[in-house]
Amino acid sequence: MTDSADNKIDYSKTLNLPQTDYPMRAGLPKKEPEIIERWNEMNLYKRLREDAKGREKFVLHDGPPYANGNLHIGHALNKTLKDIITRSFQMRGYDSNYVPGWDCHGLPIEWKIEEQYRGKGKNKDEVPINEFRKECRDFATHWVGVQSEEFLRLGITGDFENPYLTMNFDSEAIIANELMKFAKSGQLYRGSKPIMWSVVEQTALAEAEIEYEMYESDAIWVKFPIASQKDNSGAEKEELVRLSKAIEDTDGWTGDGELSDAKEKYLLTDASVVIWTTTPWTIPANRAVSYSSRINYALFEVTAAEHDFGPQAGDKLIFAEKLATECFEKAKLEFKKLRDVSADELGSLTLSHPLRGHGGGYEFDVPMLDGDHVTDDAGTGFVHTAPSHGRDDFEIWVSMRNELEARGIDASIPFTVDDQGFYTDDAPGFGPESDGGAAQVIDHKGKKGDANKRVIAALIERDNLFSRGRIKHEYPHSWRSKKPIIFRNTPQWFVYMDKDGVCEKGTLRDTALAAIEETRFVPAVGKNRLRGMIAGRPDWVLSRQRAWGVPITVFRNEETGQVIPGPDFEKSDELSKRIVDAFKADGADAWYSEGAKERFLDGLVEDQQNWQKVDDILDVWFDSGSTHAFCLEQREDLKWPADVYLEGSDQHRGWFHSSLLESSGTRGRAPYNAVITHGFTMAEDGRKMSKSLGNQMFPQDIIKKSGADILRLWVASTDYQEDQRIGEEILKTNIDSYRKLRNTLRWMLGTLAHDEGEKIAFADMPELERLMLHRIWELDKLVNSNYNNFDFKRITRGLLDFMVLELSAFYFDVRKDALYCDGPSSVRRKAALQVVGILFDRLVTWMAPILPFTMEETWLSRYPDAQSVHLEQFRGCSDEWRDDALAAKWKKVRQVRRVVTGALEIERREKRIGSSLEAAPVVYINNQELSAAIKGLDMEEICITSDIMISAGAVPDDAFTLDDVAGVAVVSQKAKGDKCARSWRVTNDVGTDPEFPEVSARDAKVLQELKQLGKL
RNA sequence: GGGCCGGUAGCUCAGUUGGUUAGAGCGCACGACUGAUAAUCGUGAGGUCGGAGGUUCAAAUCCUCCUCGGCCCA
Repeated sequence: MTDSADNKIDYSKTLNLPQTDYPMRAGLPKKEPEIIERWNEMNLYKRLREDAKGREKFVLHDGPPYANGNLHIGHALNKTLKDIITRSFQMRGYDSNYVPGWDCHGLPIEWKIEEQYRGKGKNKDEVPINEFRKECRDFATHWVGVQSEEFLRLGITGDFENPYLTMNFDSEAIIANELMKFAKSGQLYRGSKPIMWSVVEQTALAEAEIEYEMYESDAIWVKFPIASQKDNSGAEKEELVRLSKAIEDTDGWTGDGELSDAKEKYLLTDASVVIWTTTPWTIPANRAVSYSSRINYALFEVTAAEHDFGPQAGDKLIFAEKLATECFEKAKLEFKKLRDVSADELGSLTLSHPLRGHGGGYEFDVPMLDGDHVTDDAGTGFVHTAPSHGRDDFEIWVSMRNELEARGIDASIPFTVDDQGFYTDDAPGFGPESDGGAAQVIDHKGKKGDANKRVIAALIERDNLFSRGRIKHEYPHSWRSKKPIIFRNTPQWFVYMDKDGVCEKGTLRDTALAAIEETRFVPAVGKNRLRGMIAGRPDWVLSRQRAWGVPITVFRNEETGQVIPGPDFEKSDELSKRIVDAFKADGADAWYSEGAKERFLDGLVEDQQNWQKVDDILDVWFDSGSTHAFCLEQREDLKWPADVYLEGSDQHRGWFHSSLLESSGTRGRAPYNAVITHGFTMAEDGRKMSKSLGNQMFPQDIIKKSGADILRLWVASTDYQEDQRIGEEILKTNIDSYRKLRNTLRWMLGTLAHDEGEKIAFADMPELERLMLHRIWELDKLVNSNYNNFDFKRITRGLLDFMVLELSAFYFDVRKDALYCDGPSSVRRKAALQVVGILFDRLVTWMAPILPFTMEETWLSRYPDAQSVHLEQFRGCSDEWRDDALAAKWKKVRQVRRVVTGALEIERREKRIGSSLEAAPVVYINNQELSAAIKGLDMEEICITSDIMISAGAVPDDAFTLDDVAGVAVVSQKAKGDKCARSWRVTNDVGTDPEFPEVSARDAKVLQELKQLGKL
């Protein structure tokens, strides 16, 4: 810093201008991996755990993603939210450990392996099951590795070296153990339900394995003769009279009005209800006919028939009014309407099975059921209901079970078709014992068997076929064999929802509902959603006829039906212990090993040959519903229950749901204290992302192009509780916000380069600094309460607005003069440096959970010897800083300032000034409050002008005013004097010090000070 | 088709129990500075609060219907 007499001084060298290597442009795609590398080297995760030892635990339990592909934007959102929570709680004084998990069993992985087999011309069924399972395991392992890397690249912190996997041996052992808890407490039972079954492949199929193709089916209209009508005696009589009168009036009926005539014509007991179906083979399984109380029905009479088979003149039939004409025309019949039939009447009917007597069976009553699934769009308005062969049929049947049994009707569901597509003995006249042996629905090549033909023949024989035809329609096929599938009743394992006395609060449903009431939901509507689902759900089906998963580890006695382990088997604990031990050692494969049954049952039962090992596997929802048991409960570094579960709102039906049921059934409460849900990520236009629309965004691309912190900033800026949008424009907005934020931090770093750590007592600080401390105090409340409420957008918005509006545009702008120009002894400068430092520490730590990479870089730039910002805690605030009166006062000061800057803008437009330092306006204040507010303040400093004159005098006509600031008027004037070569302010005291003739008095003093310190 | 949720400037979000002229940041336009410089400061434009009815002295806010979108289910 030298100057010769000849050379002018380079005054910028005498200023404390910002100095920093911290780059303006982040280069995140390159920088972030370097930061990750550093975290790995220092083993940051382990350091975090050590640091937090002994603190109160906060546990966000991870909902496991499925290990079968790269991450999509939804995963990124989900994990980032979790990470922000984990990190913020860690920095707020908790021991906040995060253990990531993966869902590894299940269908999609099985498919992939089968697909590989097909590629090699191999068949799954030819491969030993444990070999197949090994390949599934390897596949899942691969994707756990890939996803793990992708999560780490997103900046997620957690125990990625020891994650939980549903396929870990210990997990499989505990999942089986949980299942056996249900068995032992009597909550597990063997029931049945219709599932989609491929006769060709001999396997059950899931919804996703089905494709719909055109198929020609046999369609039949079938008469169900009315067997009886509930007698309502007096009422019936009145009704008949009313009806006969009504008919007389409208139809020109000329009967004599005798009641007996009316009875003959209008009673329903000699009529039939007609149904339509495209699966004649399901008629032997018929147990009911469904109607809808929203549809209008009527009684019709055949008046003439074209054929001499089928319905004949005089036959009485009931149809939905809207569909009758179509049906009669189809059967070549002429008809007339006799009268309307009410829904109440239909409900009072009991029908005969159309095959009554065939093969000596079908003697049971067929009830009429009111069902929402019935429409009058097609068919007859009545729906043939075979609970063995249709989902709607099954559901209405099961839901009516109690009413049916009260009516003396057997509510059990028959197994009419076996896995080869043949009828069983449950279909009298068509099973193995019948003439010609068992009829077959579909043969092993996927062709129609003789079932339809034989059923139709039997219906004709009993004169209950109304009509027949063929129909081409969409029918479900297996996506592998492309052959048609059937719905068939199959044994399944269930958990009771409503069995009393097996659960904490009586039934599992009540226990789960009570648990929901004890849980906090964010957002609150989640509670209603989950409650509705639990209240309305049927029994929990646990079994899948699959290979890759944890088996349902029970044995069933084929003679007695007893299931072990079970409530009435005294050696249940020993049996389950053997199973759990074996699984811990060898995984669930042990169940499928050679001699497994003997190994587990040896010495526990006497008649081993009667016990069948159940080979169904558990629904994967049971796996993930058990994560709390094998992860939270097992790990020393976690706790049960979790503080928080966080997933997408679809998981009300999924993980929140299964975890609640599993835990309620085994522990009597939910495994979580709070449930947070996020919405789904849409494309920029608010629609779902899809390949075909070309509006997809991939986290990998965003990270590669802009950096993970940009993606994370997007997460922290949206209202994640609703659906969010992402796209190029939205990302650009976030990139812009990031730049502003980064530059503001950069300026602070540059300024703090001159900080020598001198402290000024709070009481000695200028008002402006005290105002900033007050604002920090307020922000501290905002930040902490919103991290506590999981509302990150308020934090992001609050901090960003603060940095833009109050720091960059005001405080920093005002303080530049003091920070750059004041001398080493200046209290004003030292106080400002101190406050900038306080701001820096808080802002950087507050944002560290959101922008872990950038805040790490920023922190280390200021504190090169520090380990990591993530090992820091949020800084506290002194309550001394709070000063509401000061804040209110400065609100007024800034109002006055706005009028001044507004006036200067006019000057600028008129080219009278450029820099605001060229101005020295006169401010007329005729407003008591505002005048009091600015009293004693350096308004030229605050407005960044060279001088300001305050006047209470008469306001000139051409003075500048703002509508919303009453009593303030500004007249601009150019500053008088000379421009100080150092501070650029225009003053009258430039040249006062002959040694430094180009600078103002203040600056000359500083230069003298520097000179004395040898710094000039 | 049913249940639930949502629609406020180009983008992201505020908007108390209904109560002045619906706000902010970014972006955009224009201007200034050239000591935060691919930065910084200032000014300005920009809204049928998804639409239509209704309740009320008063509606972005309450009610009904419609529409668009989402999740779950059928």
